Amino acid sequence: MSNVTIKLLAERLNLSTATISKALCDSHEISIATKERVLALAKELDYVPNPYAGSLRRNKSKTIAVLIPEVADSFFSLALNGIEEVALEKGYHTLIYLTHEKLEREKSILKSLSGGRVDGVIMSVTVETASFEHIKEFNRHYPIVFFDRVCKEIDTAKITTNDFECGYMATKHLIEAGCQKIALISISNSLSIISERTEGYKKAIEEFGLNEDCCPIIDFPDEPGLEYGIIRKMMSSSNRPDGIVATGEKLTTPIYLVCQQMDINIPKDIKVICFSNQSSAIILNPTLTTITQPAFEMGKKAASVLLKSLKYNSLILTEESTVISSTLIARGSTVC
Amino acid sequence: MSNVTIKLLAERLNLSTATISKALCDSHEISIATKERVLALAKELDYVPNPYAGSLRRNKSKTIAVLIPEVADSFFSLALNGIEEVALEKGYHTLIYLTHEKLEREKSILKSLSGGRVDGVIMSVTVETASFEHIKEFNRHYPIVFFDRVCKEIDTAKITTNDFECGYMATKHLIEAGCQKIALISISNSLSIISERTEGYKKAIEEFGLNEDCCPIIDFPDEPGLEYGIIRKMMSSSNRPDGIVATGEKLTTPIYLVCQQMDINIPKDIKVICFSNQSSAIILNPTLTTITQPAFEMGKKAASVLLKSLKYNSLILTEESTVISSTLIARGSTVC
DNA sequence: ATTTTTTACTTAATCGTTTAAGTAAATTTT
DNA sequence: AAAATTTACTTAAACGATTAAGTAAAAAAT
Repeated sequence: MSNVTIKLLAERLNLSTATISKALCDSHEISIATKERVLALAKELDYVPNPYAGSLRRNKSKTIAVLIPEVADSFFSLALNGIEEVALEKGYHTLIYLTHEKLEREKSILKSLSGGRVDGVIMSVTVETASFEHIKEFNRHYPIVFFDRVCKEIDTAKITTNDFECGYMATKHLIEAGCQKIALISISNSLSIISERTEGYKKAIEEFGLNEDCCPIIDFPDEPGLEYGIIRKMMSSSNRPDGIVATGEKLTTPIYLVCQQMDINIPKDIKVICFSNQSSAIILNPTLTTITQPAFEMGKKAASVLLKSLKYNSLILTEESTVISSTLIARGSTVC
Repeated sequence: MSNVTIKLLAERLNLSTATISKALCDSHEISIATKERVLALAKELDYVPNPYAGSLRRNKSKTIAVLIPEVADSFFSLALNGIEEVALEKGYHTLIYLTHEKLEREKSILKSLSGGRVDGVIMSVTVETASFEHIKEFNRHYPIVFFDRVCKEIDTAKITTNDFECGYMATKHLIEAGCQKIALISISNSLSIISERTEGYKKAIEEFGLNEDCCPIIDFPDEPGLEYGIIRKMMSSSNRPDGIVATGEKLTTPIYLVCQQMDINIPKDIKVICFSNQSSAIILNPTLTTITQPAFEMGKKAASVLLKSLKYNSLILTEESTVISSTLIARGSTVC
């Protein structure tokens, strides 16, 4: 802690602490001469207000929390970047919590925040978040803005991308590239975004009249490391798909590696499109066709919405929900 | 804010707030019966202490700050992951601040923290951080642990990797793979880590008797976007290098792309080794030989050191400095 | 010249904790 | 049985800010 307090300034200037406090926030009750003296001394002594004293008194912490599954992920790190940018600009501080996809962690973090540590929360739920009571309870006292992985059941602002449409677009893109047997693979089927993408995929499959039996939907179990086996199995099946929609960036590596190992040529033997924000997409071989989410913008928007609601003390902000479109960037993995 | 306070519990139980407070921290001054009553009611009403009241009183925030240049970077996001893991485990909260390589931002963030918002800081300086007075000043009041990009001039714990050795190793690796004209390219030459790596590179060049005139050291200017031109120029020079040591992961993409565009084969025409933690290294074509830093471990170690010092209230922790070795992983970009 | 208003402050309460110091009753020691 | 100690509390101050309410002096209005 810095030991320069309002009290010290008051003593030095023979004024009351109230005068100092008011002078510092430029109150009209204080004479210009006094304000100048106060400001000068404050500057000289490098006075920085104790944030917690203020927070306690005002019941406002000027702090928000970001709850995300992980940060070593292009999407989430870009989103965090956007959030931090807006927060810093508006004078807010950003606490970061990683849930590592664990519901228990999500619960205990929210619990620990509920004593007033933050003014609001921006979050993306875990794959395990199937019940929402803990979030609802928290939301009774604090504003929440969801981004990407939302809770439909909770009535608040949600910043998402057009997942359904993108599932459709991705699949359509493969179909137009000549695929007939398109597999969809996901890291989880419990997430809202994944089911949206899956629905879009199904719509395209149906609309273009593909044989659904040849279009498997594969969800990975929670334990990591099993991806390879599952993908390898899929690739060795008698009815191997000729197209893959991968709904998460984590899937790129196993798909590329298995294809390499099994000598399956992308895009000749199988075309791949991946929901991914990885900047390396353009230097993979072949370059990867992606659905790129507006991660940074989503983060910025989520923070803007939350901070605006805090500014005006308005709790309800469902109408602030925004859908920002992702972009399909066609590259070598779907174009022969 | 939650409206359940110690005062409320006290009223409900006809006890003083002091008794409640002591009961909650299991003080020996309170009878077991009373403790049980307090705990039961606290649980029933979902009491969560106001963190700021406690912080104010104890002058401890149980909060640390992480200052990093950016988060959308494999190294820093992995390090943050490690920091958050340790912090959460020890009951600390983690504020995240991105400097975006701007010295001014670093200064103003540290200033804003100096009122007692955090108990300590973990940081990696910006490329612009050539003067250290602001950090030194901050460090007079709060403990700092540096990781990766350290300030040699400041006497505190520094968690680094063996950059010098790795610069040497990387260069030696290229030489052993047959390279004679090795370029070193960096995003900046002002950082301690880069100069370490550069020194290691120089040592290898000298030790193996390469012609120094054919081994250019190239620093990129601050403005992004110029990398391509510089790399392209280097590649078109009459004396094109046959090996590249790239000291940052941001350099992979321009190098690969320029080689592709200019039809220069990696590794046949030029071999590339990159300081990088990108998980996509193994699916690039060719797969990328990397010096992989122990980012997660460095983050964990930095947090451990800081939190330990906070626990024992010990300010000086220079001896806690740790060097964790990076790993050279030879892949396709240096092996024909 | 008196009253009213404005200016420029101060006093004291408050936010929700923690904790040093005090205290009455119960228990133990002598 | 008196003195000393222990138990189980309470009172009140403190952390560093903010702010409602109070006040004396100066300025303005009547």
